[in-house]
Amino acid sequence: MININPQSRIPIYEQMRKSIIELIIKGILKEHEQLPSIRSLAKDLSINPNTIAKAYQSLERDGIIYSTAGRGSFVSELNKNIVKEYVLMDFDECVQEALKSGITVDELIERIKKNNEVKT
Amino acid sequence: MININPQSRIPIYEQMRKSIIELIIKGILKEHEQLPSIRSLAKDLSINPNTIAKAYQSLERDGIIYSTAGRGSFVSELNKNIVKEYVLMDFDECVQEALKSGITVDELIERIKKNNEVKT
Amino acid sequence: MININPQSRIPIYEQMRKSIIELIIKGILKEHEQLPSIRSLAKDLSINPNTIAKAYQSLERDGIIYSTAGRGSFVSELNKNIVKEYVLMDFDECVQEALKSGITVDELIERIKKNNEVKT
Amino acid sequence: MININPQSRIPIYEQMRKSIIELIIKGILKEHEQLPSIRSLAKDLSINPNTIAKAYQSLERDGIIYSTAGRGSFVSELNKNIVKEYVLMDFDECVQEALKSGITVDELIERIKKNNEVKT
DNA sequence: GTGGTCTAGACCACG
DNA sequence: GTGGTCTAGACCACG
Repeated sequence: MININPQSRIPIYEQMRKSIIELIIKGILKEHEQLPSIRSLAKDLSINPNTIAKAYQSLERDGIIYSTAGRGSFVSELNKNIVKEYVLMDFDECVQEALKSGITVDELIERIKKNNEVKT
Repeated sequence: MININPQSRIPIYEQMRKSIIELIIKGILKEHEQLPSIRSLAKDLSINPNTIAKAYQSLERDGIIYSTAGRGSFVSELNKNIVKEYVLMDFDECVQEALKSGITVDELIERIKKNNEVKT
Repeated sequence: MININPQSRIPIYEQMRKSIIELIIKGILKEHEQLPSIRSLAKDLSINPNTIAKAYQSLERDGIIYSTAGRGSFVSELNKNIVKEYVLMDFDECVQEALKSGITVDELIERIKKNNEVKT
Repeated sequence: MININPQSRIPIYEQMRKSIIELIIKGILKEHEQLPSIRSLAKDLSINPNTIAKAYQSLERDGIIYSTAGRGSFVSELNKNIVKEYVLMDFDECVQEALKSGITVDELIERIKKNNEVKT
């Protein structure tokens, strides 16, 4: 479920964060559902536990999950729209960047449609 | 013209690259027009000359500018659409990222329109 | 009566301790009154009995409650001011922390008044 | 300037964070002033660089400082009141805790005054 | 030189 | 068992 590409220039902990947000938005991870423990996930993905912890802590800071020593990590009771907002914040930056370069709204919309056809 | 924010976490050479591409797309920098020399730009922006050189090299690698030893750097004779393509490649990544998270095409289009209203 | 928030990052045994102290200060738990047994409380709150035991032991260590093997745990015959002192010790730390940061006494008093209006 | 007590139960990176905030509120660290580099501070305090980095990153996340690889870490251009707010947020929690326990506003104010006399 | 990421491994408190 | 902190040390990109 959680897909990591260790070759990518995107830090592993960022990839994990995004992957988990994705699972929550899609409803695959539900409210109060327990996430795999840091250690077990570390073993499964052959990634250092500290790296997983970093991803979990980043999600906790944003209120997307909550963790307590002795119990584990769980999905927060969040409106999905709020979680989406985190993804869309990144998207906004890209849009601003493109608009600043003199690319028109229509060109961007066109581009989204193309991307949707060839989804990776 | 070339706007650099030293507080940003985006590398300076990356900001320079984007800024120059922007000027070309908007037609402010025209074909065969000479870019400021590395040294003068370094002085003007109080930025390390190596950083400027890195930005110029990156643009040259992509054929967006060309340099001749002893004469300077110049804007290439490029179709603007090709230059735009470099900006849109970044945009595509953002779109893919959002679609992967289960965000719909309509939500993204909506978002572009909102961004266009509040352009930064 | 005893309120536990499993999502909080404050350890459960700590929350229990505070909750019981609160009940004593408010006079809801009276001197020599029996506390619920560890087992029954564990069942009611679905909390690990060891965690409850830890909270009770902490209170016993401070003389706030006393336990007799086979009979149970009871509220001590304590001056309420002494119990309050335990809460105020925590408060003192916060005050010292704030004063050290160059925040003035007046600012803190102001802040207390605001907090009192919007009590959580 | 930055005081760390390795014995304390408060994590080192938290102590550092508080210490730096304190220096900013007091005006000892000024806007855009450069903080000591992670490595040099690590050597000075004989603390692991990772721990310092954690403190700096926490401050950066809150916009109190900004860091860029290759340049260093600097105090942000922040209204001091906003920085104070971070300290006062902790204070608020303490106040709420005390009020919940049935301690009165007057008792708390009295307490602040006592603390101010015996400042640690 | 600077900060950022990651691993390996230890130790701790909590449940 | 769980997560949180810390050290030691490597490697990377940026300036």
